Amino acid sequence: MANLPILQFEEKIVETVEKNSVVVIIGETGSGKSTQLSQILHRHGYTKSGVIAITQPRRVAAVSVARRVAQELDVTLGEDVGYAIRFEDRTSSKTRIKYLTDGVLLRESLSNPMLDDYSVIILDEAHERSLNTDILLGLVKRLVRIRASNFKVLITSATLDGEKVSEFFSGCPVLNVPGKLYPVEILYSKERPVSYIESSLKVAIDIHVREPEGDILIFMTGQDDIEKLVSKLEEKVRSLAEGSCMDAIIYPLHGSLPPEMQVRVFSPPPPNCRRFIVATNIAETSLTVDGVVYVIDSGYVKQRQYNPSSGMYSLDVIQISKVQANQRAGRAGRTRPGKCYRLYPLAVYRDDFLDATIPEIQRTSLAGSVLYLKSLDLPDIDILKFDFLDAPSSESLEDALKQLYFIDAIDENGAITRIGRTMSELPLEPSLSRTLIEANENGCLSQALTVVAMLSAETTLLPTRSKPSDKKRKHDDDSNLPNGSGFGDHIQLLQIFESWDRTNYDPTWCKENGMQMRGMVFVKDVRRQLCQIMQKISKDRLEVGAHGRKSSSRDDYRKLRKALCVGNANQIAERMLRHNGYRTLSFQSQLVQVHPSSVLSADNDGMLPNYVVYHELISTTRPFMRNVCAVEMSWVAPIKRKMEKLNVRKLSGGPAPSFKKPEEKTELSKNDAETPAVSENVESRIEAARERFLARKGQK
DNA sequence: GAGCACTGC
Repeated sequence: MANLPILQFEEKIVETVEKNSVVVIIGETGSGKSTQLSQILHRHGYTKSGVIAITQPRRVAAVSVARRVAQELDVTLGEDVGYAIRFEDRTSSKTRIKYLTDGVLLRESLSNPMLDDYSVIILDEAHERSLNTDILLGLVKRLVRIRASNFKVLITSATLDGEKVSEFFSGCPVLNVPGKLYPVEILYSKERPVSYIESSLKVAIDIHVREPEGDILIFMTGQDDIEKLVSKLEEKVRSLAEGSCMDAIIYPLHGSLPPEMQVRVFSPPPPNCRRFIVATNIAETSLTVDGVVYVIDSGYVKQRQYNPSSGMYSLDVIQISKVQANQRAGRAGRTRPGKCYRLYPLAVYRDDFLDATIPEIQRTSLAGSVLYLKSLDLPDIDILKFDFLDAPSSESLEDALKQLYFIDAIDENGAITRIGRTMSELPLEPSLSRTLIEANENGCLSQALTVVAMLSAETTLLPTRSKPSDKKRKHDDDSNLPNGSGFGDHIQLLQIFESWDRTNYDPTWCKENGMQMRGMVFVKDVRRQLCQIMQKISKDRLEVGAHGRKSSSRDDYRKLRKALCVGNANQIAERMLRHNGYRTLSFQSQLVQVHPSSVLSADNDGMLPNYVVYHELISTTRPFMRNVCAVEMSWVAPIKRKMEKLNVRKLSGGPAPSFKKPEEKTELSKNDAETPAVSENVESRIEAARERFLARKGQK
């Protein structure tokens, strides 16, 4: 601890914090900023007037850093030093130093907007620019203005452009603290490889044969490429003459790997053995592998982006930024001097790569964040002019307002409604919180709680990619899982949880049915949390117990589908007349299809329901609706009428010159106009699919 | 008839 670089700057830091409300601290990896900054300020009396809060973008980081600081101060974790993450608050009235995720701090600021328990707020890892950190940056900027001058804010980051943040905070001082990284030699390719899998393979084997010991970390974009490269590496390593070089062991590393497979990279390798770790960007920030000396960087990353005009997400392979490239290279210099092989030329890095990764706030739907900001009732802050470090596009904000309007969270003037206020209490995306509120009025809250919890855990729920022998969750005739009774995926998710619930949460049930235990337990936790919040909100006692209940009835399903229709008013699609393609009602009307993994069933003529709601639009090989539920026309009609009356200009609080498209209204009200142009190709493909479906049905 | 970068309240 004594040799951490940051401690040499202790006096300088304290002196600067004393004189300024906001200080930016740029500290490279290994500087000790996450563990030492709080202790330095504690030593100099900053915990006398309040608690020091340090935010982290990730739960594991909040817990592990808190644990280390408690150790260094020789106190019991949860007393003087504690942490707070979702589902787990390990703090007490004694706590002076509190580590928490930035999401938890945002929740706290809902009930205590001044955050006046805190004498100091440290926003750590701000360079990652998570959505929550970006919103906190705007909020603390305001707090600095309105709270007493002894309130201090520190923004710390590894590579963040210090000048930009300093400018954002009216020219506050920037301190640089050196890190403890060893030098990393950067080697560039002469040109972009045709296949970066082949190219990585060649470079990795070259290193293995020629270079001294040290592990190799290879950055790929996704599971598919990782698996391909792993098997090629295994083959190649086997073919090397025995005794010609040291042994090798090859690990894949990505998010959908079960935890026990992920932690293998933390156990030390056998002696005289080199490890190859083939990873996604999970190894860029979330997981740090010791012993890496060589990094191979493909220069690509897979990133999810949101298109506010179509409401559609896509998962694209894109070029990384300079910041990311340097973060990857830094992974080679943690234990001793290393080398980074970039599979792209210097000119590409210099001229083509963006300086920094596009912040999340510019890549995601903002409905939740805008509702959050509206619920804070900041009299001096106009949402559309909220002070963001990097502002989202006006199109994106406009989209968020429209979404909130259709689900009654804001009125036609853009003011938050009673429903919107209740929604903001719930840690859910707006469509789901709206569904819960409707279900509460509707008499199907228990079912809705389950579905909403299942949906918010969906990605952790799915079984690891099915091998041909594995049972698939959906559309498999021999699967034991319920099928949604024809109504679609939401009902199936409800039935799945109810089945597990009836076994008294038996782990073997999960295994037998191909569900991930970890994901199902998370659903249970989310459900319990939502239950408590709903109990608090409602005055009446709620019927929300799931355990020991009989299965839901068709009548329950009907109520639930109706609540889903209200909550997903933005996400309704209408089937085309002659085939099973759908067009979306809100957003620019577009042709989409039900995702093939859906359990939604067709009628005897092979036709799907006339109206469905969907949880998400995702463009992969084609635009798909994922998680689809059948709804009825009479439920959709009032929503359609509401859409026709939409006036975007009013929503955003009067004429706003930044909005370029006030004509949006006419565009949206054309719902009853002719079907949008569809290329013949798509039409005929859908027609062919329907014929195949009918043929299969006839065979049975 | 297709597909899952990574977080988080």
